[in-house]
Amino acid sequence: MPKAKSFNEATKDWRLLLAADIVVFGFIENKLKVLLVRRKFDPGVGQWAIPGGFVREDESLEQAALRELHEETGLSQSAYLEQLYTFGDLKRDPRGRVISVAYIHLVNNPEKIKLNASDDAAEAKWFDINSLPTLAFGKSHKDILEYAWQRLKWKFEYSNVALSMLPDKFTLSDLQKVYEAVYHKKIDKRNFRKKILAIDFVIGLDQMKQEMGRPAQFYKASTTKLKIYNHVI
Amino acid sequence: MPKAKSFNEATKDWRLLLAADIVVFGFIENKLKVLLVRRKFDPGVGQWAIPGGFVREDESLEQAALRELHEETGLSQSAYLEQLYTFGDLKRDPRGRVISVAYIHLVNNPEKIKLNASDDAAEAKWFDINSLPTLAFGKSHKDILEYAWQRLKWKFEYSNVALSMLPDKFTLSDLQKVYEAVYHKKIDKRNFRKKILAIDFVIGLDQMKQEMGRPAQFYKASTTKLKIYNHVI
DNA sequence: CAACTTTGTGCTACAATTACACTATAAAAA
DNA sequence: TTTTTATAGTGTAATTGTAGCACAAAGTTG
Repeated sequence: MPKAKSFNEATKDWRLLLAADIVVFGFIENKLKVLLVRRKFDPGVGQWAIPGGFVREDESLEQAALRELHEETGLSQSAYLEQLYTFGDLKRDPRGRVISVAYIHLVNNPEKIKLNASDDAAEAKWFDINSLPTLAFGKSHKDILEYAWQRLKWKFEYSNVALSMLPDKFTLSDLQKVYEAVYHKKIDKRNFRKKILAIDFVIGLDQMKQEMGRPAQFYKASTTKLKIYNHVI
Repeated sequence: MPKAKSFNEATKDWRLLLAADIVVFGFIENKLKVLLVRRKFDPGVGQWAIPGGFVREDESLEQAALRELHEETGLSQSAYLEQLYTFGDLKRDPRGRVISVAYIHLVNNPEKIKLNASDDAAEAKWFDINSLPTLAFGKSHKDILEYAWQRLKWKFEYSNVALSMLPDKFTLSDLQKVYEAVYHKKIDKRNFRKKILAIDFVIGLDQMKQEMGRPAQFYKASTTKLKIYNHVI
């Protein structure tokens, strides 16, 4: 919190830039994917990077994160947004000191998103979390992705964020596939269903999903659509 | 991450201030205590608040957190430091937009710390986490403390940070009391000891602690002094 | 109608967690 | 020196949670 002495020091007007980075996860083709943009400008022009941009004067950090996402994906509403970590080391950007607040963003309809080449990004593309390209900004963007994924795994254990990566109606197999994609390992079907149905998590519907094989029952999120832990907890 | 267009917007030179807040926890008289300072300046002059201050140009966020702690407690080394959350809402401070990065700090020898009335703080004092005074900055500092405590509870479950709140030599009863203080509930002695001794957590010493009652065996942290999860995880 | 695809279901073994009460060893008090 | 007080230290049984495993049911496709 501000105090008089250090306030004076803080107002020495050294260049301080505030950015928001957004790690966007989507569940596509039964895989966990992350959205990256190809940078149009230096530093790191031409390389893939985590989308993001500078925070404006009149918007909160969250608003900035959502606006950037919208500019790059056309997506205008968030299924889930959570602050990940703040990176504030010196020398992270040649143009001045950048404080970047990273967010995790989950989308529930990634297939429908139009990936716009925006003003800032030449191209946006989904990448399988297990086969990422070389990233801009040295090791730091890679680390952020690893960390975001780790956080996601943890969240899946003790919350129902998984539902934020699915449409409103889904089958238990769909849900299981999301878990398998995030954990990156197979889960036993019977144990999974037992566990999910034991807790208040989903509600069975009277509709059936008819594709190949035996029809599957549709489910929806339990009344409390999302037990959101706004912070990390 | 910075980009050309938004870079220009970001350089419009609106006033941006970067602060570090530090939630300092100590284990004193078998209770979980938090260190607060009485503010010397506005805003919130005369009220209790979480210690902190502005980040300087030439220091990292962590360095700023440690420096502020040192200025207010005389403590010069950290037993444990972890980033908690970044608060960046508008209108948090009347003097401009303040981005404050909150840290959790654990100290292992709180009784020995000299609480200095620093330039910024008129007074520093330990408060029982369960009987906090009215805090400056409305509800936000209270929320930060609640959140920090919650985070601490989680960390206690899957790491050995508890050892950061004890001196190098301690008894199992000491350790149990730390857990009880943080969880704010009684723990069964036999189950606790069984669990602690089952995992690689502490190493028994040949010394005994002699106070009242039967002497107790001393323990020290297991070789890997601290399995530090630098980030949240 | 045969082959294929996916859903849906129970039981058993093992591990982890919880509940619970008494003896041991010292210092302090009588 | 005996008794009281204070704290350390120890085991077992019941319950709950987790992990492993295989086949029948219900539809579509060729």
